[in-house]
Amino acid sequence: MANIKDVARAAGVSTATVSAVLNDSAYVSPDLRSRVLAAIRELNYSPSLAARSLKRGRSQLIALVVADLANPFFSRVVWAAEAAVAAWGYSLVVFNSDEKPEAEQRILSRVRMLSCDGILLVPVGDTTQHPRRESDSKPIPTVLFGRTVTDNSSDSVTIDNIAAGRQATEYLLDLGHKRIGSVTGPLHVTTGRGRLDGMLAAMKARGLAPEPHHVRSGEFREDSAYSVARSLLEQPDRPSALYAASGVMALGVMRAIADLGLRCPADISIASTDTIPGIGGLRPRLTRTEHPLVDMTNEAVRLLVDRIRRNDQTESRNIVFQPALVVGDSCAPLRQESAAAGP
Amino acid sequence: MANIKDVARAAGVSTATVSAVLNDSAYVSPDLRSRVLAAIRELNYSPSLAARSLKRGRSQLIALVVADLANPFFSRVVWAAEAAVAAWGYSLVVFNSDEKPEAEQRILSRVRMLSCDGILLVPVGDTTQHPRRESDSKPIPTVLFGRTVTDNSSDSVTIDNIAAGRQATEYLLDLGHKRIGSVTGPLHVTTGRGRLDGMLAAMKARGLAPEPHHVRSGEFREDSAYSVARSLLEQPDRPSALYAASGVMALGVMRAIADLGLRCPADISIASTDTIPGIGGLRPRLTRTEHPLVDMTNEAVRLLVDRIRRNDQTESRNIVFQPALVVGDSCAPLRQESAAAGP
DNA sequence: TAAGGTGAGCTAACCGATTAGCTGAGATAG
DNA sequence: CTATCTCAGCTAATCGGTTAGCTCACCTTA
Repeated sequence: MANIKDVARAAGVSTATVSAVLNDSAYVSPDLRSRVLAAIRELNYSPSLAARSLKRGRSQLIALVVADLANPFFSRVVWAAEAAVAAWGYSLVVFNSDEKPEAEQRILSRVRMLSCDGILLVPVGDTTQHPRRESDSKPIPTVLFGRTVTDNSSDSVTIDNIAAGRQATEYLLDLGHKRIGSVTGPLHVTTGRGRLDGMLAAMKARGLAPEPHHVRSGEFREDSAYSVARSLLEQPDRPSALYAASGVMALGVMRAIADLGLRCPADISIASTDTIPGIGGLRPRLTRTEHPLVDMTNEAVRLLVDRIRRNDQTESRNIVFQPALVVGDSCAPLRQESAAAGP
Repeated sequence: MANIKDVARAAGVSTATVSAVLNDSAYVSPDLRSRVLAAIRELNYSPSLAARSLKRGRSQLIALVVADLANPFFSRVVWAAEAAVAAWGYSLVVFNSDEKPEAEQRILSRVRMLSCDGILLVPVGDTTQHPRRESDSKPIPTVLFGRTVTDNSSDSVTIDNIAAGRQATEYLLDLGHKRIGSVTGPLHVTTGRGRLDGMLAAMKARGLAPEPHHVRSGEFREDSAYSVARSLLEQPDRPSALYAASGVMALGVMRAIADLGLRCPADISIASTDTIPGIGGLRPRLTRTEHPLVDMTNEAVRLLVDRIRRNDQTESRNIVFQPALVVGDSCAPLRQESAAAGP
């Protein structure tokens, strides 16, 4: 593989001149410039980012560390982040901590070795010893995405989880439901906790509260939601509506309903926060709150690149996006209890 | 940030000894070894992969270049590839060519600059000028995934697309369908072409052929499949069954059916190749052929790492996986045409 | 004409690892 | 006692770029 010296020799110039042409970092006469460009093409030369980043101290790499790559929500984050990062001239290195704090630690030290210029982090949860660089040296610029941690000193981009839980629940309440249950995410994660809090707040505002055994939490996974929903619904006094805390959880709840021979929304209504894209042709269509995922990702990358470029240690910025309710047909008005017909 | 010299100084040894401890590349006495390890911990030292890869000529990076990151199928590939690659000690850099040949070229040259050790490539299609390193230097080890290109000299891991199209179509034929249509992918892509060929072969084997205007191709996207399916179904002589060439396309077809006020499978049956995971709770459940995606990805990474390690230029290996039919309830037996009742 | 200024392009140090080759102490053998 | 061998550990070159600082030809200006 040709290197900068080969190019310099072929063009009859110094390596400094080649470098100047490559980076537009100094004036080079048209004659030399074109000789250099010709030599580059001739030798099929491409500069080594390893050498460049060793010297410059930055790698043009951004790490995306996600808590669960199998979750389609985070898959979309990968998609959006790749595009955003590429637009700024960076490349995206993707990691999956799989909701495991130890894995997250391993990944963060790997990210450090790679000397990534920045980190987009969906933290595992509050059990995490946060990416606090133990020692003196200043930490790698980091933006928390989707979730935060309590001792947060990093930038973050999240949604208003409480509003998400509240909006979905209020929709159910407006349909007349009173016995509402919830299949929530893990409560040590802000998205799990916040959405449940929003759900509870919405009920409380109407003087209601869910039966304790109608509120169950599981992992943010389809199979976990399935078994939680199933055991919840197998009890005799099942709720008339359920709030599912995420898109994949809603799918698990749906499968549990189907497997129990129940119908949605006839027997039970479902509202959720988030969904899986593209399933609008299947029935029922979920009623859910949605996140502006692309905007959120773009904003996160913008914050990150901004902090990389001017590494001033300004106060951390925490951007909160609002969810929006999208009505499908997974919810029905509460059926009148037994015979409550007219006169 | 501490470097190897700082560690050497702190431990009172040479950098060569520190390097030997780091890489277990030479015997170091227990005394010195522990002093080195203590210094490393003390200084919170982590070796620079940039320097290491400059010297060693390999970066421990593997590039995953995908034709459409928005497609949930490739999202799952990202998930599986990240895990496989990490298990071999590599990190995964993800790129999206978005089905654009120019973008693919840009990405491949970027991959070269990053001196990635290997490439997992889902090529855009046969329009691509393949990653043929124009010049002398030997090419970066590459494994084609899912799709191949005609002048293929790389390793590849694919499914038997013809079998996939055939199996799904045979299922429809066995249910008595004769007027079968197809919403296929782009025909310059092997997955699009092959699946259609399989569909046609299955029909031909029974002495049938689809109406030409019942076979339409679109992009591997939900919206594209939606509009293709919609215009196909709006014609008066619509088919009684459709084969959809991918998971997202099947979803688009479903949405078209729903929007046209038709019912699946009552009015029209759907079989597809591939699906979206987790939607088993929604109706109808797709009848489809499935790929052993995780096995395929593991195999692809294994091939790639193997070629990286021992860079012998053995013949290229092309591994083909077989699809498997999974029956849902999106297909019904053909209703008897008009009145064909008993005596 | 001499002093000073300008600027294109070059030389060489440097980034932080790895590693070939060297050193020198201690063991072994004759 | 000396020659030889062994091997832990060191020195210094090297990977391929970037860039501070220098050189030197040419242009102004007094």
